[in-house]
Amino acid sequence: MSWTDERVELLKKMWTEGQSASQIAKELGGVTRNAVIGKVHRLGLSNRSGGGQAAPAAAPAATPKAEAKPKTAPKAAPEPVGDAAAGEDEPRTTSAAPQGLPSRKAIVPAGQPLPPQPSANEISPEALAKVNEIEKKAKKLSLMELTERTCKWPVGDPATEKFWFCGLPVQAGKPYCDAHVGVAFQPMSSRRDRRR
DNA sequence: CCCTGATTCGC
DNA sequence: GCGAATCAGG
Repeated sequence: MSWTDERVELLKKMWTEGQSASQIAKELGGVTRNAVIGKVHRLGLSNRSGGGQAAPAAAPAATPKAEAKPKTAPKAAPEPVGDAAAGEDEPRTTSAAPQGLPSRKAIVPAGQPLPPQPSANEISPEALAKVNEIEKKAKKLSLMELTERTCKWPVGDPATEKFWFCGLPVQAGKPYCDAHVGVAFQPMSSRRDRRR
């Protein structure tokens, strides 16, 4: 496969959207994530900042083959990164993107619907116990850390900082770990005593 | 271990 | 230009 205009365009689009190289590679097909990354660099859009200038790192006048350890790349651009991270006690003010830094897409659902928390009263006590059990061991992954093989069970209120995903290894195929599969997919059989 | 992007370098 | 191999990190 080669880099046709279309493919490059899709690459650009996805990269700008913040998709990972491997995801882009999957989408495109026929290329590896390395290929994607390589292309991204060649295209000069390694910096995902939308309106940013490409700060060309002035190459120091050094052409020798002096090997040694070129382990460190000088951080040329002093980025005014204003990450709001540390605070656990963020008010519920879901801040919209402040200044011109569109890089982060607010995917985090606002706090209204709060859907998948299954009401605990209709689940087999066993499964529940199991969940409470493993939820202590949960890896508490953030949204971005989820992969195809991490349990995507949400815990807590998305509007809060105390929100995470289980993150334990999933049961083959399923989107959840063993325990959460238990409460997510109840056999209809154990659904009986809903006298109504 | 899973993943990320970054770099290098033979092709 | 391309991308596998490798590196460096989370």
